[in-house]
Amino acid sequence: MVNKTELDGFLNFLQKIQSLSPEAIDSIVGLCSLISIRKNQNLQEIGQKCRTIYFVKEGLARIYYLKDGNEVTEYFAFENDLIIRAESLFTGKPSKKAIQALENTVFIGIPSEALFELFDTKPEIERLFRKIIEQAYVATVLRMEAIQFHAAEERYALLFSEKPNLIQQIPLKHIASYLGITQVSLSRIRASIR
Amino acid sequence: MVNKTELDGFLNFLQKIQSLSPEAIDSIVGLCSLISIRKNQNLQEIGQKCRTIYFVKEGLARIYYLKDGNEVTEYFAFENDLIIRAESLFTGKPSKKAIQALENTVFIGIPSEALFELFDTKPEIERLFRKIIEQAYVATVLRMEAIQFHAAEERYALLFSEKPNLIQQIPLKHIASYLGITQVSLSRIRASIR
DNA sequence: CTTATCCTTTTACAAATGTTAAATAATCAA
DNA sequence: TTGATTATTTAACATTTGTAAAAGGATAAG
Repeated sequence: MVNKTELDGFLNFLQKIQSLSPEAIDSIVGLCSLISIRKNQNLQEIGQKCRTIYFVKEGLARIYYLKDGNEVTEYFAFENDLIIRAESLFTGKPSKKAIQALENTVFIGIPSEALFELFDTKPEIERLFRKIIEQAYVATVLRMEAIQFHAAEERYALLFSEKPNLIQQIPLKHIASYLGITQVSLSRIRASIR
Repeated sequence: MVNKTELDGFLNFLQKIQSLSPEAIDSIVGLCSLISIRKNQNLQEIGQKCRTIYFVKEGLARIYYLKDGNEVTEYFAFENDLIIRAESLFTGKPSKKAIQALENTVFIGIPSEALFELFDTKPEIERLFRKIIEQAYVATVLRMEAIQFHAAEERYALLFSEKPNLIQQIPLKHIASYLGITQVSLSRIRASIR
């Protein structure tokens, strides 16, 4: 059983999206567990079915997959971000993606099946989750626009303005694949900006 | 009031996602209206707030927006597809995108505010909608992968294998912008395949 | 049928990005 | 600290994609 104060940041995150009754909070708290992963270790491996919803309590993580033997970073999760492999969680298929800690990281994990069962008795939790998905969906649509219609240099500038710390914290090769370009190309862009 | 038999295709579409009670169906039916739009006319203009969820009953439509004065196609909706401008519907901001009929098209429209009010009394409708968003989210994540990590030629081949009719029905310039390339580039790809 | 318009392809050239390999720079572990 | 490993940049060249303009086709209206 996790100490409730350990979950403060997570519960605040949820309450900002949808206010919850004490009973709803308790039933969510009852499902939470803490998982610590050391830097560069995987929380979840490629090929596993995704049955857990994660939240980054402390640290930094990414979702990546392999394309022609190369790692491709799909998503960075910072402190107080959710990290969900939607293509597996919502389809039941094994995920082609892994979750890796980029620093020593503490995750909060919620088993999805148990969470989804709460939907039947507590509509406010289903509503919370619906809103979470809506937000994630909108973010993905906007990211798709950025990838499709901004040149690589614009995308780098945009990422840099949104997350200036990223460049210090994360190997550039991960950022390159996140931007959909090679590391060589990213180096050129960085050189041309200076 | 729309004749219920007019909505058969739509109601089937919904029931496949989440089975609904007769009362839930009736309350959805009560919100539906039919809108006919002639080929090349817009159902919704750029700059309008999106307050309606649409379904293509007959015909063909797209979502597009302007990038540096050029039209960029974000999404094609075929018969029995939903067409939703999520970035506006879920944020309340004016949409940067328009919905255009590519053939003479009949849409079913549902005002989103009235639909969302049904969520309070009919959790099964909220559940239906949650699942719809989940599916749309997964589709968008997969499309993002395709755009980011497949070369243009692969993306064309993939689209062609999924939607062989598209190439006959839709001007190639729309397909080019949907694939994130210029029309000249698409012509080259088509020539190299032959 | 003829003209006008729009769609698609082609050409020539420019710019961006990828590939491979080598050279530096930074980091980690013994 | 030293050596080994990893990360980043640079260089040279190939490939892809973009841009602008022209040409050829298809389509629709008069």
